Amino acid sequence: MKASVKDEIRASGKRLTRTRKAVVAVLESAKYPLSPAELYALLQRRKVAIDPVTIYRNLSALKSIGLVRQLKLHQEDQFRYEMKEGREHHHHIRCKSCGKIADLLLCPLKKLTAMIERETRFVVGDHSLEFSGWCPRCQ
Amino acid sequence: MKASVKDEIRASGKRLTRTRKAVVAVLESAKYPLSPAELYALLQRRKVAIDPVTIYRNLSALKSIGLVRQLKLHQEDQFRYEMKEGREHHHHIRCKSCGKIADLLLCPLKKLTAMIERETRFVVGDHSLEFSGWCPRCQ
DNA sequence: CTCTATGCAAATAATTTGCAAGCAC
DNA sequence: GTGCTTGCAAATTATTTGCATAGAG
Repeated sequence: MKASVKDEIRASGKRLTRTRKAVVAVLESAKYPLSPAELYALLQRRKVAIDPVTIYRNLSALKSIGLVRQLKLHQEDQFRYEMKEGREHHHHIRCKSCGKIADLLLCPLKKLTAMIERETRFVVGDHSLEFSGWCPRCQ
Repeated sequence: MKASVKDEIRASGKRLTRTRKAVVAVLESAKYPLSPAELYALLQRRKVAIDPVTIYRNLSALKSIGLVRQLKLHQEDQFRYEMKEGREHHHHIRCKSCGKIADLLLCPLKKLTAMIERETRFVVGDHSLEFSGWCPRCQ
């Protein structure tokens, strides 16, 4: 668990508990955004005793501090979470066959915001962009 | 309810029932994609006796025929449905404050697919793109 | 009359909440 | 010690399934 993360948790007034450290450690080592259920499975594998409810509460706490990003992938019925830590704004693509998730490096939408604001008269705050398809193995 | 829709339902072997016609009628008159719960409320208002379960089953049937599109908006925890009927591929923006949903006219991503396929080696099948922000009234 | 569709009850699945006990600081 | 955290049970919300009956073609 990175020192900067430790500091931010302390600075927020939240506590550095056994379970919270474990949740952060797993998120930090993940290569793609994890669902609460996946987190639970990975924690079990690491022999960390934790209740699923505690995972939800820790994710919610970490999200409220701004350490973690919550996202919902294309047509999935669950949330996923990833550390914000050093990661730029980005999007994902998910394999329809095996579920593999990969990052996209670029976000093509920055230039688009002005156009959408003109078109809809909304003020754009946020966007989600997720692709699905077939990964190299499943093609 | 449009005649073409009626024909497609019949052609699929599904039956034109009282509830199914009502569900289609409400979807056709909707200005934005509806959730099952919203559909239920609108049907109540029209004095249509229907069980929520029947709404789910009709939406699923209509989706399987290809008459209806199922989508999930940015960070929402429920599905929404809209008639495909004559509608081109498009996306939505949703107000963070009042929940208002508006259509976007364009899809900026067609040109992007090739780039993403090169980058990730996935074959892109589908994408979702949803914006959220603040609508004119809520600004 | 046959087979799909519906209503009601009950099952799932993801997530949230209440409360008493545990632990960080 | 004080108050944030946790675990366990139970509630919620969205959605699905089983089954007997109703209704479309």
